[in-house]
Amino acid sequence: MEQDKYKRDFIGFVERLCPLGNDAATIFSQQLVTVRFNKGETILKQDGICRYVYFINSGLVKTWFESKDRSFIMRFFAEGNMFTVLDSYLAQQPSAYAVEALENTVLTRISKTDMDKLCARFHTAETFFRKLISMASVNMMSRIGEILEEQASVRYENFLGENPDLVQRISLGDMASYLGITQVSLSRIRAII
Amino acid sequence: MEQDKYKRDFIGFVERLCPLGNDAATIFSQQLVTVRFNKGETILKQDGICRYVYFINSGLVKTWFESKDRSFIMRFFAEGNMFTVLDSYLAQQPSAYAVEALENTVLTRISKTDMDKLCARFHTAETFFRKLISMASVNMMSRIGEILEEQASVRYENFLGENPDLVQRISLGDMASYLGITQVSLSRIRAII
DNA sequence: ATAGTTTTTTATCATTTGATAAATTTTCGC
DNA sequence: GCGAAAATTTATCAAATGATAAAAAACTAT
Repeated sequence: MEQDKYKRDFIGFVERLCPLGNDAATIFSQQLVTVRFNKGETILKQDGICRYVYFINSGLVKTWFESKDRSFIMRFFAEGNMFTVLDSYLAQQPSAYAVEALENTVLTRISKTDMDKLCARFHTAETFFRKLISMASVNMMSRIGEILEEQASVRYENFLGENPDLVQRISLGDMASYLGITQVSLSRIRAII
Repeated sequence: MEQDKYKRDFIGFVERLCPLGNDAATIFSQQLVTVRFNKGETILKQDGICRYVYFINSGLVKTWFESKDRSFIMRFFAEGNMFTVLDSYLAQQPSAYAVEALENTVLTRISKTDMDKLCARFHTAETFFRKLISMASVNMMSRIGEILEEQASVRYENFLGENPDLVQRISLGDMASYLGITQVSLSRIRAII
């Protein structure tokens, strides 16, 4: 059954970070729910509360926020990865960021309530979660360093080099929002390169 | 004894994130070592391996990196806070960032070896560590958002507003490196405001 | 296929920041 | 306090990016 495969892929991701043990894996798996979003649909509204950790079975999403009349993208997440909106998830408070599907997307998720129970009961679950957040932190560190250090044109080229597969799936406008520049500026950068 | 107070402050920070229980607190405390650095001294060299999690009993440090002929500051950490160089610490690999004391500084630290043992033995220790990293992540998220969204002058004013105490302790040059602009640019911004 | 919509490009001018150099002020050791 | 060194400011010109408008290209629904 499709649903089982989606769950297995979620658990597979978890166990690559930290093997759970049979008990934990079974119980973990029972808490998972698969949901679908069409291209353009909102998965989490700005000011909504993020109640889940998500695994992307297929598709692509962006976490982003609107400010003045421009928008900015924190990160893209494609199939095979996990995401949540960390500050909202941890504190269960309104999120500064929204999440939107950029393609038809299949997500398998676990609720914070269930995740907390798992973490309390199984040390391995907590270890997995710690590693997941660690990965996110390390990513963010290098992003901060890169934004401070490099101009948009260099960051654009770096992104092309590091995510050759993603590039074709992301619009110019979204790419610009991720770089923190306007669509028009990115178009100019492209013309020059 | 001074050393005991330093350890108690470290443990106090930990317990505010996650109460440890008596056993864990005692054993945790036994692994702590206090070290001192003078203003200007290097706590961790770029390409060094970060083997500790540090608590700052007193003083101020910066984590930074050099690139081309400019330098950039990832973060300042003042007394009462904890820090490590996360990617280097987790993977025990050479660090892209250096750590330097901006004032005479007293640090109390625990080695990764001991921390790993504590986390394996006490669930609470791992929970503490997860929360520590979570805090760092949430901080970094808002920093990324702010850098994307705001010009240096706005980020400077925000920093003044959020860290009125720190401002007097940080040089113009370091402040500029934190903002990702040159010293001269920050001086100009100051003149205009 | 066509009309309408959205996305991307091109152009122009304004603002922000960088690079460099020099002047000024502050800090620090003696 | 004095002089050297370091930090900060001021000035000038160049490069990167923003704002706006309009043209061109790509995509969509009928």
